[in-house]
Amino acid sequence: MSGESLTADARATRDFMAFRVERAHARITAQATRLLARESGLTPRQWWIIADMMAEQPRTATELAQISDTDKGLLSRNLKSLREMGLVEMARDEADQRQQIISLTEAGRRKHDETLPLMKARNDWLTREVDDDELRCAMRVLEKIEKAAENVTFPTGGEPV
Amino acid sequence: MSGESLTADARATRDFMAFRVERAHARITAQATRLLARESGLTPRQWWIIADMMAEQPRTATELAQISDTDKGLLSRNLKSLREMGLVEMARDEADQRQQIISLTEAGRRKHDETLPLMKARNDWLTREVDDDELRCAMRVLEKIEKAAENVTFPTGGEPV
DNA sequence: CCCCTCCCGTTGACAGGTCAATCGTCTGCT
DNA sequence: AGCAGACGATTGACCTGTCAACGGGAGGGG
Repeated sequence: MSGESLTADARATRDFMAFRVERAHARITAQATRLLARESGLTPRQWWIIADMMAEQPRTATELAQISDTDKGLLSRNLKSLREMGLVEMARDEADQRQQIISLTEAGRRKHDETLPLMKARNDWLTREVDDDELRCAMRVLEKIEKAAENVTFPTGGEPV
Repeated sequence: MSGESLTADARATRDFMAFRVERAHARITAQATRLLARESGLTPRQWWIIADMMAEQPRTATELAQISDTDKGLLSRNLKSLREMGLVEMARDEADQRQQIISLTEAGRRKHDETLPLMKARNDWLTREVDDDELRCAMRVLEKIEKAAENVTFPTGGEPV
């Protein structure tokens, strides 16, 4: 409880997962931003959106928002950019005129095919000194932490945060 | 190279570290924001700044910026808020009038002492299903990835990103 | 002694992200 | 049929973080 032990406590805050994850995130995103800007003119978010459309072929913006874990407002603006770049098409659904059927254009698919190897290479680079066991372990841990961060009831507080 | 295999490729993008880290980061920060806002009126950044000042006792803003890995502009604004809250003091250095000697006030130290247990509890909560070996492993991996993301030369590109 | 350069902290401009309000459309109920 | 409520997408307001420019001060070389 004295000054000494508190300092030691504080020092340990560096080992908080939140700290590590935040720093890793900042560096990773910054690197991806530079790389993608140079090689494809996309932002990381735009790249992920395209990748998710390739992978899951979502029909509507709402579906895509869930899949890509993107705020619907943010997604809307990004889809607008992607449409202006000619990478994405949208068409009103005849059956339900509220929703827009979204799809990649041929150019969009080509862009993805061009940049995927690059992003794969980068991913490999990021983990080049991490062996498979470690990687699996880290993935597992991140998943657990993600889940734990979603909705929490503390022993201390009592109410969800 | 056909449509089939590309889809499979794309599916694997979910396993990119970048994706996992970004999602974990978003959830963790959102939770911390809610928790700290409710319990202490601080933002996560402000909390980390205080924690770093407790741990490392930096003398100047520049030192603190390096330690806490915070942009100096962002730090400047946050220090302003913290000063207005009465948690941080700044005084011109007599020897070098460019720099400001920064320090926590008594209230600042108290705020830290009050919130540290909470943040510790949250950290424990986040990792409650992660055993020690896994945790160490994840920390190691994150560290490697952080380093790899700092400055990169790709086999493909050649130039630093 | 003066000037050129560098450093510190602040500020401005902007991109990216979150949340809430809105507008048009659909659906279920009476 | 008509209306209330829910839903899809867009838009606006706001906040955080990044980068670049600035202004005052320090320091070294001519």
